[in-house]
Amino acid sequence: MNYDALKLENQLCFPLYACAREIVKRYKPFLDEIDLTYTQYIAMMVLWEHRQVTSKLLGEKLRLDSGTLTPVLKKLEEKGLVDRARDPQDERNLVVTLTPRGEALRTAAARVPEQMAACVSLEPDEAATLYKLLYKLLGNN
Amino acid sequence: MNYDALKLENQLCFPLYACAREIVKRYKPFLDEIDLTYTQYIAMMVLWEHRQVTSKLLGEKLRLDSGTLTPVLKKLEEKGLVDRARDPQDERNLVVTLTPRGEALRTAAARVPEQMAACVSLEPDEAATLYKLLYKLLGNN
DNA sequence: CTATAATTAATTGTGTCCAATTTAATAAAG
DNA sequence: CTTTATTAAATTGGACACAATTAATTATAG
Repeated sequence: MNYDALKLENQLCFPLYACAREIVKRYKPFLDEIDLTYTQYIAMMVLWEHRQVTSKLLGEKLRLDSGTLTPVLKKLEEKGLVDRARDPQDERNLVVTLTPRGEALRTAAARVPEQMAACVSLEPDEAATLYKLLYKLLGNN
Repeated sequence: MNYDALKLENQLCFPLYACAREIVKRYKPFLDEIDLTYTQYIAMMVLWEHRQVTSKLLGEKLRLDSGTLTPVLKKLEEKGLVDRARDPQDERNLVVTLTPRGEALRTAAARVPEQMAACVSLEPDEAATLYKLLYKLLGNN
């Protein structure tokens, strides 16, 4: 019996898994400067863009469920970066809103993508191809 | 000030991060059948190929440190799939060896890559490109 | 040979992730 | 209007992932 398909080097999943962790690791020194974890950072990204979102919408954008999101949002609230409140129109919904302090962090955060760009050794066209392939993989969920 | 670089949709890191989690999630039903988590599965892959490795080498291959690996290997030992023992030549090293039961699992595991292939909607050439780009990204660590 | 350095696992603490369940609120059906 | 179904967050439990520290062993320098 041929077990080649079971070799680590023949997996597509493994470099994907390793790469994702590697990139998060490369973000860490830059994110440390603004005291955010990677998960907190991508949550803040959505808030910087929209200022206010429901937990449900945030979860859809980040592809994370409440089990992950709830503690992250509580942490961001603790840091004074967001407010958490129920929607009076529908109390099932949690509305997350950027605070002035959260908004203020945006300027410092803007330097992160610049710094990261220097860390990724892909040509622009390679990055574009990678981006497209990843979204194609994600697409059919 | 232009904050476009801070938008989630303009990140390369995010689809990478989301994709990695998505793929692990798609593995789950197949891995459940052989009672392995994803991390346990990739550790077993190395063992199926080499039968015996040090914890250090395994960590290098999987890009995981002892903080992650130690509990995973203890779990695999609990399940009777591997043995854990110190190297008599150098007691700092932990030698992990496949048990007959671990070896026996290989046949069942061989079906996992087949089943997964059907789950990934990329053309062979696209998968090859993705593979190459991911390893290029990983390369310069 | 002995003190110091280096190497390897294990441990500790924090923060995800996710499946499954629970709780609360709203919607829909009868 | 009330019972049932649906929806959304929170909670719980298990398993990573990693930085930092500790402990044990081996190597090296003087």
